[in-house]
Amino acid sequence: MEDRAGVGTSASGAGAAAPRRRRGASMADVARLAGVSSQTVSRVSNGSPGVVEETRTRVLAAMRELGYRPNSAARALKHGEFRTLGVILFNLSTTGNVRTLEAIADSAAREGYAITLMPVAVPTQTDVRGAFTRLGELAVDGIIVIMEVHLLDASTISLPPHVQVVVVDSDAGDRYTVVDTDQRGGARAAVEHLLGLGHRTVWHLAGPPDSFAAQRRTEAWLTALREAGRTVPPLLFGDWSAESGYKAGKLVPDDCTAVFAANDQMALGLLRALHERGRRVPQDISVVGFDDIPESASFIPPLTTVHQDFAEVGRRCVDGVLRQIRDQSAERGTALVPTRLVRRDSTGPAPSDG
Amino acid sequence: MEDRAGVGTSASGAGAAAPRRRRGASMADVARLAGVSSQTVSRVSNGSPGVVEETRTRVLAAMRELGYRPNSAARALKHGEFRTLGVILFNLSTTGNVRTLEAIADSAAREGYAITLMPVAVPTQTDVRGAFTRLGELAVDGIIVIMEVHLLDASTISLPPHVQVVVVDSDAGDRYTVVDTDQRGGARAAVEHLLGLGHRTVWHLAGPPDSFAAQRRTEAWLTALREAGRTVPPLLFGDWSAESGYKAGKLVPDDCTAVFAANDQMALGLLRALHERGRRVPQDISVVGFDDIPESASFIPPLTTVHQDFAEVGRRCVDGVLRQIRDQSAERGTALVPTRLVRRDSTGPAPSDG
DNA sequence: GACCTGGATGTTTACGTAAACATCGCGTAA
DNA sequence: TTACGCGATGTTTACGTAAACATCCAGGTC
Repeated sequence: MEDRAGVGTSASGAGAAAPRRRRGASMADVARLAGVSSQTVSRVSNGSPGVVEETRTRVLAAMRELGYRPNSAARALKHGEFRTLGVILFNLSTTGNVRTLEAIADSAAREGYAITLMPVAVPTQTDVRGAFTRLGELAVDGIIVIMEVHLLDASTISLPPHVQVVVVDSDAGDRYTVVDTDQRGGARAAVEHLLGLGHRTVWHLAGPPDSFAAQRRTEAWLTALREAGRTVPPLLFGDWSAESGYKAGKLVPDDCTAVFAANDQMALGLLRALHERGRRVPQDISVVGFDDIPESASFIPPLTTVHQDFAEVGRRCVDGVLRQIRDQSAERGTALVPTRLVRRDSTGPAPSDG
Repeated sequence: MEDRAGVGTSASGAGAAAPRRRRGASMADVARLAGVSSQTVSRVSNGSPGVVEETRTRVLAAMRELGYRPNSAARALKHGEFRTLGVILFNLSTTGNVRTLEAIADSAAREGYAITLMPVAVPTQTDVRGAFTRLGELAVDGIIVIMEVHLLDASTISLPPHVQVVVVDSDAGDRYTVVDTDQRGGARAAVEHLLGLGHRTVWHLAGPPDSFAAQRRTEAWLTALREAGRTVPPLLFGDWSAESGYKAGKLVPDDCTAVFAANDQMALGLLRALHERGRRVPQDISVVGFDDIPESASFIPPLTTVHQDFAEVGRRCVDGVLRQIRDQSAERGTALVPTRLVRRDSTGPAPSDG
């Protein structure tokens, strides 16, 4: 023991003094110490059969002594796969992205895959392309794209070949596998819930127009109103932030009795604005959010909102991309994850006219 | 063009029909197409000098035609480094972890490093060790540990050798490089702010006892009160969630005029409980939070809180671990990132007696 | 006792890249 | 004219692993 420094340095020739970047022990080092061939070490390392118990023990001991750990680069080079998935996203500032990422990481870990993050700070098309290029050079077998904005334009982004892709929250179902939340169903449920409570119509505090999720929630709101034959009030816009919801809340007219906000954060700001204006929720005006973030149950009042199953979205992403990797086939189409309305205290019957 | 399928299949011998796992084009393939040696391709790929313009153009064209992208496994094997950092964390459900991770990812990307996630679902010691073992086998040059709980016990966790480690939010400064927020300073500022407004004493809604951040905030609160010679009210405990803050809010006695909550989510729940009990904030009672999450500016009322600079924490983590990698030296000690009090509307002068 | 069987182990080779070294050819100085 | 220098390019080799193949030996069969 203790000759660790000399391990692997027995190369013939001079100039061995130069401390070339210290690497960990290799199979050859372990093999030498255990008095076996490196192939046997490999067999032990991978749990292959055909190694007698005594040899195995000796090899394991040698491994421990040298602090051996397999070199995954060599392994990947040999196998031609990395057992790693890349996740490209714009930021971690929205709840949905984070929760989805968390679920993806968990699912991937369960399948023995690691997750490599590839954040794109500013979502310009140049940057997106750059991210893909870098991801292509990285050690990934597949890519999951979590996009808030629909920049997945085939004409500007060239996906690396031989890499499978799954996309979250996009309209690219004709070109990629897309996993998405049932935005329309959720938005429709929110509107119908409010109409069912007797409200004449429902205002909508929309997310940024370049967000696909926001677009679809808005569309569904519009459709639901039209199908019910209600008048369509003007749109309010926010940028997902609570602050933008607060500003929008100042613009809500007095005769509005119901608002559907495109996410919970904006609903939070909306609630504050209404509170400051002395409009009671839900007695004077009802509010519905979207996402069901944990905090929404503690808003004043607790928020009625549309629950998104981010965990399921993440699971399906991993399942999808792994299936594609195994089959070497690029599936297409969109899988929808259902939502459900969570009724709390921010919605109530329409105030009687008067 | 279009003979992509045959690329690299010109091996001598039979049985070539079996579609062995299709790999991307290699340097050899590009070299063949461009009529140069693979070494020249390597030079072009890495931008090394000594390639005449015409050759370079031809090689680039061949690369494009074959969709060549460098195999990072081979590259890593050759270099002995992966240009990747591993991040081990328990979950992505707390704001701090997420924001820190985001900053880490950005800083790392700027340095040309990728981030590999290693989530540990349940923070038992066994799992933590498992995570480290797996990370050791992964392709990482360094590890950043984002810990909410102090499980970094040297006796149970064996860090892989030859891998540098930086730890966030822990007391392991004697064994690792630790980057941390100035919890004590922030908590002290919160308490002193409230005392300065004339409050007799300050109650504390603490985080879970096994969280180091929570412990230190509690200690600093205690110290600040004692130094000011105030009576120390009993501790209230939460689990960081808004819901737990709400429950704690029901226990706050009527003669309490100031509460320091260990994070903003709990403060949110606290605000709701106080609101339901008819206690006005800040006229009857003041509340201070910790973290300064974006939403806290939209609470009712907007929350006075302690701002944490997660971005700076992330930056310092990456800087620290990269420096260690370059110097091959394990630094020790703790670097503190300052906090600052953000005054909003949830704090005000103590109500006059009687 | 020669021969086969099969399990345990060793040897060879290839994965894709890039450093180190070798070669080639052209221009220039003696 | 010859030799030398140098820039452009080619050849060899090693990185650590594991599949494929080779070898060896004990035990059983006829």
